Amino acid sequence: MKKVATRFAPSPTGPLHIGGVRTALFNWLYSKNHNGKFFLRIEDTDKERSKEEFKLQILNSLKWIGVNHDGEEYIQSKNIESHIKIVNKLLENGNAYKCYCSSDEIEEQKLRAKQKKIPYIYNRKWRDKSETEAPQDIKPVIRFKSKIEGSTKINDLVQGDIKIENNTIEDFIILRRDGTPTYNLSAPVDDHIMGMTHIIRGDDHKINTFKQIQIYEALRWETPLFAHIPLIHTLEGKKLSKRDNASTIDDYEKIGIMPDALRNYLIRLGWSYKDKEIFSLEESIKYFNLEGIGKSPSKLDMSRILSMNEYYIKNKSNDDLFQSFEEYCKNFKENINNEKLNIIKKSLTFLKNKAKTMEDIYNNSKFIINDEIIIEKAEMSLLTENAKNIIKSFLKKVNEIEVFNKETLEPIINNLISENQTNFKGVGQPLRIILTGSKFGPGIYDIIISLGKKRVLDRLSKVG
RNA sequence: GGUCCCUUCGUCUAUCGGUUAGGACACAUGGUUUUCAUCCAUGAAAGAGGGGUUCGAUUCCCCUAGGGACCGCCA
Repeated sequence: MKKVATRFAPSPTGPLHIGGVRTALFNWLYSKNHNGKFFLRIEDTDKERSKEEFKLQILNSLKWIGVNHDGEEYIQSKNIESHIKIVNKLLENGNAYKCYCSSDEIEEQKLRAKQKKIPYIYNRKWRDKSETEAPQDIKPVIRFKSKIEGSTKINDLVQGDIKIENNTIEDFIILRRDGTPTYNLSAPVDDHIMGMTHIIRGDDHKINTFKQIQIYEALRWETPLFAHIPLIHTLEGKKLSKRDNASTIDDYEKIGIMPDALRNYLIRLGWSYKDKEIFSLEESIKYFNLEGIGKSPSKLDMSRILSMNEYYIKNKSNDDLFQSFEEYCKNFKENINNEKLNIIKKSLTFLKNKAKTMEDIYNNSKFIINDEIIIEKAEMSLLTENAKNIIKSFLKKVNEIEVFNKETLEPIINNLISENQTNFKGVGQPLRIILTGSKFGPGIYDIIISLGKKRVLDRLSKVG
């Protein structure tokens, strides 16, 4: 049996969204599962709209989530000449023909079909006409001579058998008036040249498949196997488009979603393996298969992404997490000096406790990062005279100890509680507000210990 | 309008004719906790509708409804 080879073939006409990333991931996983190869092909034949920045964005997105392709990326535009050769061959063999219809003529037919509410299909006017009848002033396009009789069935690895009447497939254009090949010609040609065994792509390509397999057959090439996966929908139930916000990798990266978490989320979106929810990278490769892919489209669920990310944050080692955090702050927040980074590193266990994203950890760390603590009105009003007095006694007592840890701090706080006939909140809340500016946050001992004596004294003494 | 596809809790899904229809996220309640969280426990929550086939259908078939994709000299 042939070694499995898959590919992901995005066009750089817009940023790659999360649905495309999932398609790439499925292709990659499938090839890895079969010990095969995975390739990347940039379909940049639309010169008008293809942009280098989009290509870079695509490359970065795939790299970020760990979908690495074998070999160099294949640039489709570099291969146009060989595509044209194939078109000529098709022409010579009688599988294609020149169509001299003007654009206006075609447009008019489409319009008329629309008015009559009948489906438009090219009328095959030039299919059997002889060249001698060709008008001199019109450059022809080349159309593929599509089958008219009978029906075609494909055995889709995800969708099962799909049958279609051949006469619903029109004589599609394979070479434009400007002499460049179209997608439905270039894609199968490249897939053949690249030796693809499995084409795994969005099910928006389903109908194209019936065009493309005719190309394979005309050329007597072996057809690859097809698997059309359902598209990801927005919460509104529509196809994810390039214009939907919060749908590119960059958007997730910006709020501090981690690659592993998104990979895990994406693999379980429209695919399942029993009841298993968490898949390590190795497990993803080990268990991924086409049978587990559902046939219905699934919706993107942000709360699920968040909770998956939370899981990965909690289950990563502190060292790894810290490394990711440092990187994240550098790229999306600010450069934090080493002294503060060290404090954060030591405090990660409690800083990550209530975090769903890297951004949450950053926000939780603000009392360490910021030198000036800003106390809002609402919190300020909780600092009563009584509370301030408690703080003053705390300041005095804490000034006398050198080592800050739970053993040294606990007696002080307990004393204050009984001296002032209050509860823990009576002492803890003002302390927390002054030290962090917030009513909420990590445990008060954690805060004090992580800040250290100097910072604690500084902040507390500022409160009159 | 034509062609093709889809339909289990709000969401992602399990079930490959016989289950009290299971899990996860989200949600609600309770408990632990020095606040918020975490954590733990509990709860509410689903087979679109109608016909068949069958001793028995969520599962197989048909119809209806709803949803989606495609219908470019874009990919």
